[in-house]
Amino acid sequence: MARDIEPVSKAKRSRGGVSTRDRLIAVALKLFTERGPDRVTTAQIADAAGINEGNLYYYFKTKQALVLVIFDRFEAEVNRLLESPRSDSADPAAYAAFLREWFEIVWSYRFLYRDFMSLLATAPELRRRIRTISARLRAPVKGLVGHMRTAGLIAVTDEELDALLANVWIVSTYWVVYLDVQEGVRTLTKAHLEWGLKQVAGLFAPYLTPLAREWLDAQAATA
Amino acid sequence: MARDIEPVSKAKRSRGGVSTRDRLIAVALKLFTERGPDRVTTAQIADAAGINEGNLYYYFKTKQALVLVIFDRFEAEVNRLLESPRSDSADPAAYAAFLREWFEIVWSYRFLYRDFMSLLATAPELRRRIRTISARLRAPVKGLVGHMRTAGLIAVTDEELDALLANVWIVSTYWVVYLDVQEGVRTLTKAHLEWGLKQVAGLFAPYLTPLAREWLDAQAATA
DNA sequence: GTCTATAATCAGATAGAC
DNA sequence: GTCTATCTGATTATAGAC
Repeated sequence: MARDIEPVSKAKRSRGGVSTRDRLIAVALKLFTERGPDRVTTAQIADAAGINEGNLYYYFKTKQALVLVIFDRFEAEVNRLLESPRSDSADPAAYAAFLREWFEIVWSYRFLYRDFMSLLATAPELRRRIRTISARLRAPVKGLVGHMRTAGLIAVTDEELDALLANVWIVSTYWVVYLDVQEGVRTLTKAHLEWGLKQVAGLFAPYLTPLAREWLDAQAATA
Repeated sequence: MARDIEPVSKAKRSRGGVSTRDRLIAVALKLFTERGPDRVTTAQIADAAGINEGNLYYYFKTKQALVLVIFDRFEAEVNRLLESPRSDSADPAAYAAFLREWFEIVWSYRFLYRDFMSLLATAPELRRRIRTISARLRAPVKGLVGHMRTAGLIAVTDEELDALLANVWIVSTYWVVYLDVQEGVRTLTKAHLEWGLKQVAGLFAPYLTPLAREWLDAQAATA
């Protein structure tokens, strides 16, 4: 799926066994996350990676190539998640784990979501790729709800489900921005991740049947 | 509340009786909405307004001043809405009108939300102002739910309500982005605005009591 | 692979004539 | 108020030595 198959690095390994290329990617992700790609210069990336700016262009012919490589990694992580057995399990516990992993990926690559519009403006092909990812993610969620419905755990009509899934997408994508803007949270912790998960769970909660609530209470008692 | 009290314009009125200053603001809002402030240059704004770039700087000493004036207008519209009698009515119909007006404001100034992060980076004082607006908007919503609760129209605990209101904020802010990214909607219509309203309504729907549903069905029959 | 230049652009902003 | 001309500074990207 990724365009740039990452070659096995033949680079020298300096600074804790990490190649310059990988260090550049890591540093770029960090800076992009802090300030967004448009507010980070190639000079700053090179500087933070401890190399010269000219050298950066040896690894990435353009600044955008750096963004796209990071997107490739994001895409690869999502694909890994989607191909894991979790993704079509009927077990609510497996689904909870699936959702948590998905949240952690969004969290790691949150700049992609936050700066989405300006990213799409400079790299329109990302639109197709992100839509593909979103569409694929929808399937397991819909599948789980289907399982739950036949098991009598959730009561929701098809029409309600469509609206619900759209809201799930929106909340699970933008809870981070809410915390930033609304609650003034600048650096996020695991507790914030839990908060985000709870917000999404809250979307499903009112549709759960008494049977499901019993099950959840039992789970809570275990944990 | 606004810093720059807009002076009564003493400018010449050309092109349909609109002053150059107002034309600049309108054109800037249009272009910012289309591409985001970072992807629009002062040259392009001046050009679209039919004046010279140097002249633009006669009206706005910096590009950021232009953004801030637009924000002032947004803030003023929200204040007007909050001071209207709709804002603390117990009448569900008044609340529906309130929500619709709010959505139309968000819609008009959507670039402020979409490009929030990069806006905050260049104008950090906006953070305080937007948080103030959001906090003030929360009050009427909370008030209405309180009214509805005592009237037996909605069944929701205080804890559920907090989570619900956070989700309302997220969905009512980012439904536009969902349509853009997920459904490929590039230019929005009134129908899309209705869609957004329905998504927010969907957050409340499962908490409504049978009594409220009756009332809503009656409303739907009227319309 | 890494560096030191430096080219090439381009955007924001100013000065001063009209 | 509006224009022309120009400056300044930043940023992406390249050439070529080491």
